[in-house]
Amino acid sequence: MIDPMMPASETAYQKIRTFILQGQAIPGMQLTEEKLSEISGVSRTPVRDAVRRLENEMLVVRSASKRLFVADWSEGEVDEMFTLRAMLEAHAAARAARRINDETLELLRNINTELKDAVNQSPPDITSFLEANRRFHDLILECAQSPRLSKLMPALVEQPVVRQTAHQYTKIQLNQSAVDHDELIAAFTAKDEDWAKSVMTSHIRRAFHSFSMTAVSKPQ
Amino acid sequence: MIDPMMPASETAYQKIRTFILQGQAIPGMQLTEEKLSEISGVSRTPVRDAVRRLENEMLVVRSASKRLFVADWSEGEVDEMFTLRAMLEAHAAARAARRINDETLELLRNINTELKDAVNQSPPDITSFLEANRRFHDLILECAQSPRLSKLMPALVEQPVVRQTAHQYTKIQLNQSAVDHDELIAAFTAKDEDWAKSVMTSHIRRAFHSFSMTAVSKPQ
DNA sequence: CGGAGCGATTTTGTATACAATAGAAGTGCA
DNA sequence: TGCACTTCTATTGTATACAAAATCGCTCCG
Repeated sequence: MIDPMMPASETAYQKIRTFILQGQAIPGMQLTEEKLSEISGVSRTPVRDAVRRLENEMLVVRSASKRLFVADWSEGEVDEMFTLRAMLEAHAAARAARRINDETLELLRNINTELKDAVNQSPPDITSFLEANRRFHDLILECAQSPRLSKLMPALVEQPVVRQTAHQYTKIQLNQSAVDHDELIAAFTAKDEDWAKSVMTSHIRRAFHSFSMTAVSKPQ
Repeated sequence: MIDPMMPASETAYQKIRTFILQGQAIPGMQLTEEKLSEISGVSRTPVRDAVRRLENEMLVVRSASKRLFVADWSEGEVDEMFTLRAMLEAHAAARAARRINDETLELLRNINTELKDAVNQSPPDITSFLEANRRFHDLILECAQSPRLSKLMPALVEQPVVRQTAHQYTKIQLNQSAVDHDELIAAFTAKDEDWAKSVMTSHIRRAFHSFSMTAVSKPQ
């Protein structure tokens, strides 16, 4: 699954990212370059490259004195993340509606079938669900053909706390995602930009409220 | 003006950025790390840090084989940049309207006075105009209090071609910016989010069309 | 000619040593 | 005790040497 000849900086990026996303890192905890270099098995130089990328995704933050910490977002900041993501993904959906072709439509349908399969396991297979969901949204982004948008989006997805909350979603909540995706596909098939945009906005905002209802309040 | 004790990576960032923004770099031309290290007078290590930042601002791009080039944006990509910027700055303006205080309002008025002074020189002082404009928008962004938004915006401003086109704007076009800013200040004073959002959207889109009308078509 | 292969050159990637700086922990004095 | 000052330590920043990879240009064969 992982290319053994991957550059060290890429290895570091993926290992550190996984380390944070899977919740092995406590929000607010300090990350030294040396520690990260141990985790990823490469020297500090490629680690620093990886950290720059993670800083841009805001998974790690820097103190005034340049020390590194695992990001810890307030409720308000998670809200803002969803709001921005809704704006930009809706825009991406509108662009994609104009540009989509039959081949891509077919791919979207297949991915959503996989997503439904994951939901219909007992219990639902959350990891596969998240994976299919990511591929669905990535494909739309690619189809939007906007390099700039593609550059911005990574900073708006994959909050650890959001991923973890997904494990507590009910089958009904998970299934609503599949239904949203089906309607998106319908909008794409009709090449209706406004429809696609509206559905995507609703989709993200519904996800946000599912998250808000499910997530436990964090201590101060 | 420049802190002599600035870290080397920051020096490199500023020097390379200026090199590109002032049009000394031809779009599409290759930039080797060694060349950049000569330009900025530091070793390749901090240059690589600086390049990562510039890559995120999309002022430089990487080929498939990791070689660096000065970014060269198609007309469609400049359109998209303005569209995204309009969306995000409008959102920032709405947030700022909710959060603004008298002190910040006063600062905005002062900056806009400086901007008007620059416009009313004969000929207009474009450098001062751009500088005041940047500070005006930066202050709104800061007032929006959204770290994520602040992280995204740098990728959407300061296209070299846009800066250069500004030198050909008429006094009427330049003055319209000052008028827009006055209306933004009025919206902020009223703490009217929707008003602020609309004015900002119009402001950015007007700037886009001024740019489109003025910019000369580039050869293929 | 054309283009396949190969060697030389350019360019990026990585490790490591050392420098600079920030933070922590004492130490001594009022 | 409180708190300035001063080591000492932890951490990031920078330069440099070398490794790996990509590109260029040459030669040779068809």
